Amino acid sequence: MDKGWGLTLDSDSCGFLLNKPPTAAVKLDHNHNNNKRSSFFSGERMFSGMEFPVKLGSREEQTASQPSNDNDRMVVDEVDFFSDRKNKLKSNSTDDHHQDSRSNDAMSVKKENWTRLDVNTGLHLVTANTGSDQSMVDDGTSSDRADDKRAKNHELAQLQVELQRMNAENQRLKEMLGQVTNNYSALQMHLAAVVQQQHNHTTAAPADQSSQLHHDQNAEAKADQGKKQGLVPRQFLNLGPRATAEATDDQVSNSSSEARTGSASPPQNISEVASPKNGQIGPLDPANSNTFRDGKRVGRDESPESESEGWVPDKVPKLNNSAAPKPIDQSTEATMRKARVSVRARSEASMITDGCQWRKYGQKMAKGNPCPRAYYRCTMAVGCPVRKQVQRCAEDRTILITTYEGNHNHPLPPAAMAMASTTTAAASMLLSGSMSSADGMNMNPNNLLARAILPCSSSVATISASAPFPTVTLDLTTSPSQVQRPNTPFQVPNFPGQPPSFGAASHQLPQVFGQALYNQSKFSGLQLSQDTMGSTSSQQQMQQTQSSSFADTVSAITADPSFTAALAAAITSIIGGGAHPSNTTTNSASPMSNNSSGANNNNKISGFPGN
DNA sequence: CGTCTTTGACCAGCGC
DNA sequence: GCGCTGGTCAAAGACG
Repeated sequence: MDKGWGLTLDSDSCGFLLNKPPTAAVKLDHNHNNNKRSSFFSGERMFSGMEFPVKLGSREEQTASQPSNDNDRMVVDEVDFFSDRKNKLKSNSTDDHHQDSRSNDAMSVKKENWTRLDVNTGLHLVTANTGSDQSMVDDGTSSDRADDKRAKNHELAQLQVELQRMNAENQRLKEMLGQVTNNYSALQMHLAAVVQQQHNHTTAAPADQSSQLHHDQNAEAKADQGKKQGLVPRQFLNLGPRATAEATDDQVSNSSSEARTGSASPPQNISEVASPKNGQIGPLDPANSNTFRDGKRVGRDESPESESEGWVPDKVPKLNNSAAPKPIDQSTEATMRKARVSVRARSEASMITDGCQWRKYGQKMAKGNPCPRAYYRCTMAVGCPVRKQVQRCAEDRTILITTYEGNHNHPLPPAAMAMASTTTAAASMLLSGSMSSADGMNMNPNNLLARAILPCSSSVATISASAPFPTVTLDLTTSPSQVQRPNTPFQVPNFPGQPPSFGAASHQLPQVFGQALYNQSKFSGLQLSQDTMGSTSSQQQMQQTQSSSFADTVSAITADPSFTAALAAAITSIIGGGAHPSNTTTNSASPMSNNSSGANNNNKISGFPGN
C-alpha cells in the first residue's frame, strides 16, 4: 500500500486538502491576497484546490440566486472600490486587465470584479478600516463583508465536512467495487462453465440446442438439463448464495461439516453479524478484525461475513433453514468459508508464492501425515478472512498441497490476482453448482467445475465431498504434458507485485491468458491505487471500464480451451518460484533449505517449518 | 524495537 | 462423557 500513497497525493489533493479545514482557511486567506491569479486558475482546474471552486461557487451561486441584489451590490462595490482603487493605486495594469476581462466575458468580469473586490476589501479591512471616519461609511459594507466571509467560511467548512463524508463513502464504495468485481469474474467463469456444460449436453440432447444460444434463456434449459442429470435446477438458476444455501440444505446436509455449519454458526451470526451488517459493510472494518480476533468462533463466523459481502449482494435473501429469511451472509459466508480450493503442485518451497502476504499462525500435525500442516492467514488487509493450509503430501513429499479458504476482502496485487481469481472461481462454482451434485461422493472429472477450470483435461480438477469441507482440488502434479510448458519451467523472478515481470512471463502462456493476466494486472493495479486514492469520477469510470474488460476477458479465457494449460502453467509458475533462488517472495515463510533436487524428500521436509 | 515464527495450550465438533 | 482431531490463540523467542 505504500505505492498508493504517492498516487494518493496526486489525485486526492482535493480531498486531502479539504480534510484539513485549517489549511483551507489559510488558503482562503491566501486566495484573498492572490485572487487575481487564482480566480482564473480555479476556474480552469477544478482540483487545483477545492477552495477555489467552492469560493467561486458560492459567489456564483449568490450571483445566480440573487442576480438583482448581487448586481446592485456589485455595481456599488465596483463604483466604490474600483474608483477608489483607481484613485488610490492608479493602477493602469489593473484597469487594463479589467477592461480586457469585460471584453472577454461578462461573467468573467463579474468573477474578476468579485475577486478584486475581495482583494480590496481585505486591504480596506486591514489598513483603511482601522478607525477612520471613512471606516464608518465602509463599516457597513466591510462588516457585511466580514459576515459574508464568515458565512462563506462556514459554508466552506460545511462543504468540506460534506466532502469528507463523501470521500469516506467513496472509499467504502471502492472496496465494495473490488469485491463485486471479484465476484463478477467468478460468476463469469461460472457462466462460462454452465454454457460449456450445456454445450456438452446439447451434443447429446439436440433438443436443447436452441436454448444454449441465448444465455438469457439458459435458466430454463439449465433446469431441464439439471433434471436430466439429476442436478438440482436451482443450482444453476441461482448463482447466488440462495442457491448455495438451498443446495446445502437440500442435498449437502449429508456432509457433517455442512450440517455443522448450518446448525451452529448461523445463530451466532445472526446475533453478532447483523448489527454491523446492517450498518454498513465493513470488510476492512476494524471492528470486524477485532471481533475476528476476539474469539475463535466469532472470528470464524464473522470473517466470512466480510468475505461474503464480496460474493453476494445484500438484497439476495438467504435460506438457511428455508424458513426465516435471514441475512444471506451468514450461512453463505460460512459456506464460502468452508469451501476450499486445494492446489497440489510440486514445489520445494515451504509455501507457494501466490502474490499475497501470509502470516503463519499455527502448525499442527495432521492425522495420517507425518508432515505438519501449517496455517496461514492473509495479512494484506486487516481482517481478511482468507486462510490457507500448507502441507506436504504424505505419499509424495515433493508435492505441496496448498488449501485456500475464503475470499479476499481487499484489492489484490496483480501477482495475487491469478491465484485468487482461480480459487475464488473454483470455490464459487463449487458452492453454486457443483457441490450438491457431488452428493457425498467424489466428483468425476466430467463435473462442470472440472470442465470449467480445466476444460481440456479431465483429471486435474476433482471435487471431494468426502472431505470435511467441500474441496476443489487442482492437481498440477499429474500430467505436466497437459500443461503446455516449455522444458524450462518458466519462473517469475519478481512475481509479487511486479506486473512487468508477470507480463514478461506470460508471454510463454497462451496469448489469451497472457492478455488476461495483463488486464488483471492493470485492473488490480488500478484497484490498488484506487484503494488509497481519493477517487474521481473519471477514475471510477476507468476502473469500471477495466472491470468490465477484465470480466469479458475472464469470460473469454474460460471459454478458450487453452485456458487449461494456461491456468496450470500460471499456477505452476507461481509455485515454481520456490525452486528458483531468484524468486523473491513476499511471503514471510522461511525459505526452503537449498535442496537441489527432489531426490531426498526428507531433507526437503526438514526444511518445512516445524519438521 | 517491531515484526514474524514457533509452539504449547485451549476450544469446539464429532465419533464412540 | 470421553477421547480424538482440527483449528486457533497467544506468549515467547528469533530475526532484521
